[in-house]
Amino acid sequence: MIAEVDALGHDARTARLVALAPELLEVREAEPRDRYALPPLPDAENGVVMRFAPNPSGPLHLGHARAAALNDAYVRQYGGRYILRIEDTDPKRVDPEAYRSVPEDMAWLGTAITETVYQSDRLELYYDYARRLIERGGAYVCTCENERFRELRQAKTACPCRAGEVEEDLARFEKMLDGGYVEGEASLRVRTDLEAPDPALRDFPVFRILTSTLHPRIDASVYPLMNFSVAVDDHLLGCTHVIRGKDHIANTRRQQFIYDWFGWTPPHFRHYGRMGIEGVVLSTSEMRAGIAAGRYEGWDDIRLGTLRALARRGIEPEAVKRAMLAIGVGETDIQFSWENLFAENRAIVDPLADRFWFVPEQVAIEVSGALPREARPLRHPGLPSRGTRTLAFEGGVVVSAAELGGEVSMLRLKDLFNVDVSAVEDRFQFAYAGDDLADAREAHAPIIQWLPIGETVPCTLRRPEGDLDGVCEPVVREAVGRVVQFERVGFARIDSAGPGGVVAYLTHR
RNA sequence: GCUGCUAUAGUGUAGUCCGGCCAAUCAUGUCGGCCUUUCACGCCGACGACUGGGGUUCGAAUCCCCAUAGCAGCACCA
Repeated sequence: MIAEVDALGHDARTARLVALAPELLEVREAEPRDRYALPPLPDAENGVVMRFAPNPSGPLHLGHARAAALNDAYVRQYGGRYILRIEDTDPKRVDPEAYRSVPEDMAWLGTAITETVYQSDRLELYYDYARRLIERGGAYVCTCENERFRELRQAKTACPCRAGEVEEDLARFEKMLDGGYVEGEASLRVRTDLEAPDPALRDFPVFRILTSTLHPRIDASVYPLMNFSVAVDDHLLGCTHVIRGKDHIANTRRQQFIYDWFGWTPPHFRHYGRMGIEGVVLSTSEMRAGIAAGRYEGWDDIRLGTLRALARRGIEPEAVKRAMLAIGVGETDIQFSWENLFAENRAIVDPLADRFWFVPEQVAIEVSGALPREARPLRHPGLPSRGTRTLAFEGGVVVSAAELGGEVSMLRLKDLFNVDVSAVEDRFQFAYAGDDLADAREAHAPIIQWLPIGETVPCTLRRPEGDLDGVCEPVVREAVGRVVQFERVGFARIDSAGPGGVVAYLTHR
């Protein structure tokens, strides 16, 4: 009997059920899923407090954008506060420039930041909570050699410093603050669980002494490590949910010890998987090295994955956010594909971009048998109200060398007329061949962009794979800063226009 | 090595918690067609995946075990 039912297809089963017992049939709604929807957050009905907490070591890149966009989307969805927290407690990894560039990049991305916090402003606060932690027996000052401590930790053995009295540890911590120890001589450690299966959790450090590198904003020599400052700040700032990469999973477990010592309730954590990006380095230090070595022009070099590089290419911030939301918060490691970002961007930019003609590697050709006339191509074929531009043909045109050669015997100069193509020696000639578009279609003549001789400006189209030189319409000079579409070539952002001509960056096809 | 996490088409993603409506969703990509004075946009169609092996069950992408692969952490970085 069951086997018989199994053998039926879904439709047949439904039909039988309707015939036998229609009241049992429930139709499940098949709502088309929003591609950008994120899974619901627990305990979020009354709003959330979330944060984006970058280390100010350089401009933001696509990896940061994922964290920034995901947290942003949740704050928008549930309402609440969105804190930008600058985590500058390691002076070795602070680039003073980043205090300006990070907020700039966030502004470009368009996130709903409600407040900005600098951890370097909060050192006294961290010292204060360190004292409280020591008073609760949750931390001790350790003066063991690094190497020695590692061995002990591996053997699940307490180091000698661990047995100290609270008063003594309190005094030793003050000694740290007063400069009584040199760099590396002493650190504050949390009492965790020496039996913890993961050695990373055993009595990890939370404060260190650092005098060899000066902090660009403050005068300090004792710094909290991120697990301490992050836990204290997340608690004090009232963070309810934390979305971060899974490289922080071990940190979450470490921070749990701090929450436990203080008796605080931790926020809800969620860790997404690692994201690789085809063809680019996302490491700030590698990018910095490449710029220093002259391999890249700067932080906005289009071969880089920084937000400013994307902006320079003509990628819209909204496209970046959509691409990140489409990826979501999965724990699987992924390979980010430019194709997906480009598709999001194309959808945004296509209705906005005016169409212009760019003729790469132009050759000038005389056209015989044609009278002067004007072509008036539309600025946007889907939106005729945008108007036209005017190109005056007076007997000669430039076209792309790539269009010629081979079997081509007829071409349609777009919005002008047809020409027959002939070659004498290695020189091409065009001869007027009628206005009728149908003729060109019938002959399978390619419809190509062209420009009148003399009515062009030099144009360099910069692409990750190399520059493409040619000429474009003079009016393109008025589009600096905007994304246009060079017909049959691709979308491009007009970067500059000077006496030397136009420089454009290819956005994508 | 130790401690964890993950595994669905080329890429991203839904479904996995609560096994049957999954001959597996959507997007992107590729190919073909239509539209079009762009190789864009739009429309139509095709292609393409449950890591492998056992087990439980009438029935497994979904539950269990093993294997494999990838990733993360084991810093006085974030």
